[in-house]
Formats: sequence, C-alpha cells, structure tokens
Amino acid sequence: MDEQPRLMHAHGVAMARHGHGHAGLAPHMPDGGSTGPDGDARKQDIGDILQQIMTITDQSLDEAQARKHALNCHRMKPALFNVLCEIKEKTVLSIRGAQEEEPPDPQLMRLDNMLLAEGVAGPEKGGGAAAAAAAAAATGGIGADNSAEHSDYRAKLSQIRQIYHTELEKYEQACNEFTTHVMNLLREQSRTRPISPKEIERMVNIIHRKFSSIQMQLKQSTCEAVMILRSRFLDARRKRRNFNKQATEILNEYFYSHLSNPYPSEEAKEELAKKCSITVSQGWGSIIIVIVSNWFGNKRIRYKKNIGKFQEEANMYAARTAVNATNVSAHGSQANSPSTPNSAGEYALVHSG
DNA sequence: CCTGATGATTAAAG
DNA sequence: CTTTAATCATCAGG
Repeated sequence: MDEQPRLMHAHGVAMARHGHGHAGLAPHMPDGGSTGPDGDARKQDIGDILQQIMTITDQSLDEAQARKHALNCHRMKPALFNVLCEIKEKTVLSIRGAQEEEPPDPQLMRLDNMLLAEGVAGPEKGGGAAAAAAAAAATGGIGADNSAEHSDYRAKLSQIRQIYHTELEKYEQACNEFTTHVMNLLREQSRTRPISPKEIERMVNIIHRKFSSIQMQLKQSTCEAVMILRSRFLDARRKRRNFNKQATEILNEYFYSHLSNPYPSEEAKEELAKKCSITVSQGWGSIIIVIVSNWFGNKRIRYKKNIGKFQEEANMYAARTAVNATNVSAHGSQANSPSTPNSAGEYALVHSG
C-alpha cells in the first residue's frame, strides 16, 4: 500500500540530513553545483520562485501559462521540488494517520430506504404506488370519482420524482466534472509540487463527501415533500366520499334480495366490488372488499336498529328485484305480489329492538 | 349554523 | 379471522 512516492520522483528525500537549512539544496544545483560565494543569489532565486508560485493565481490564464512554463524551466525548480518533497515526506505521516474510514451514514440509509419505499427512487411505480392505490381506493369509493384524487397524487409524486432525479443527476454530473477538474489540476501541479496518488484520492474522497452531503440535503427535502404530499393525501383519505348512486344501488339490491341472510361470501363481495368499482381497476382488490364489508356491516346494523326507517327502501328494492325476476323468468305475470314489503319480516337479524 | 345520512374505525365478542 | 355495536368524522341539504 505504500506507493505514494511514485509521483514524488524520489528526488533526494533525505537531503537535509547534510546539515543546516538550504545547504541541502546544493547537491542538486542544476548547473554544475558550484557551491560558491553566491548564497545570496540563491536566496534571491528561491524568493523569486516562491513569489511566482504565490502570485500565479492572480495572473490571467495566458500569463499564468507562460509563468508556469518559466517556473518549470527555472534552474532552481528541481531543487525546490526536492525540498518540498522532503517536507512532504515528514508531514505525510500525520496525514496518513488521519485516514477516516467513514461508516455508512445511518440517516442517509434511512432516507434512501424511505425514498425507495415511497417509489421516488428505484424502479418506476413501485411500492409507493401501492400505498397510493390503497388510500385512493379508500377515498373514493367504489364509485367513479376517486380517480381524480388518485391521479392527482400520482402526478404530484411523479413530479417530485422527476425533480429528484434531475437534481440528483445534475449533482452527479457536477461532482464528476469537478472531480476531474481537480484531478487534472492536481496532476498538473504535481509537476511543481509533490502530490501522491493517495492525496489525490483523498481529495477526491473529500469532494465526493461534500457532494454526497449536498445530495443528502436533496434527499431530505425530497423526503419532506413526499411526507407532506402523503399527509395531505391521507387527510384527503379521511375525508369521506359518499359512494355514487350506482354503487349504492348495486349494494342495496344485493342487501335487500338477501335480507334473510345478508352476509355475502368472499366471492360475492368480490363480485359486488367488481360491479361497483368501475374505475378502480388496477388490481387493488382487497381494499375494496373491505369497503364492501364495511358497507354491509353498517347496513345490517342500521337496518336492524330501525327497520321502519328502511321499510320504504326495502319495498322499493324488493319490487325491483321482483320485476327483474319476472321479466327474466316469464312474461309479465305479476304472480308474486310485485310489492312484497313483508319479505323484510323474515330478516334473521331481528331479535331485539 | 344545525342535523340526519353515511363511510370508516375501533373494541369487544364469537 | 369475521361480525357487532358504538363512535367518529365528514358530507349534504335545510
């Protein structure tokens, strides 16, 4: 794992051992190395080169390019590079020690899971749609008018989804762009100052972490948006919608034609549900069954509680079914008294007032 | 507003 | 589990 000197060219790493200060530069003097009386000149050179480094960012691009070239060709450059390498070698230990292993952020995982569950992330129209369908079926009813809210919810969810994905992609792209930019920069700079691949990697990590924290903000706000939408939708769910006329008729018809035993079997419920829920097609059966069960439960108890109040209704449906039966069976013989209100009398549930 | 109708929810009972 | 009975919350109409 110790490959960091690859970019450092291993120029005399331990030069300074020769003694005091910049004397270490001497062995690598480019031109012959006449360590003579011109120490001040060398100092000046170093000051010069440092100055150039410090001001390089202030220049315009062309100017900087030219200056960089000059810098690279400067006679003191290798020596300075070596010194920098050496200093680096001393400090890199501390850097290496501070290698943070980041555990997967639990909060991020939570957000990811939620987005996945809500159908914002992950494959198109997944589990989130199921929740939506459940609530939708509950709202509306067996009738035809629930699709509006449902599609509203779906539309808003997919809107959130779309925004989320475009933003995420944008961040991803920006991150990649920025990363390659920085890497190019660092590689370029590695000609002037020692930069190990490890450090580049570290820098990339830092960038990625930064961007992923931005992404986390995005995820968080997306989660919030979904939650708000969801809570609003659930509120809407609490708002009771009456069934439409047709559904009520179908249910009543069954109820009054089975007054003696108004307990539809699972199959019968399913059948009724299918008949009533014309628009709720998307395979959300069981919820609708529950709705049918609710209806029959309410109907039974309320009928029993006050038979008188329902008498008229009972007569009506009884008549209707009677008419239907006669129409189907034979040609209009009003044999079985068209209005047979007293069929209600045999209602099995009537035990107490 | 008020009120009855009605779908949903809940605890209790079978 | 299903059903009952009570209750809640909302709707629809006066």
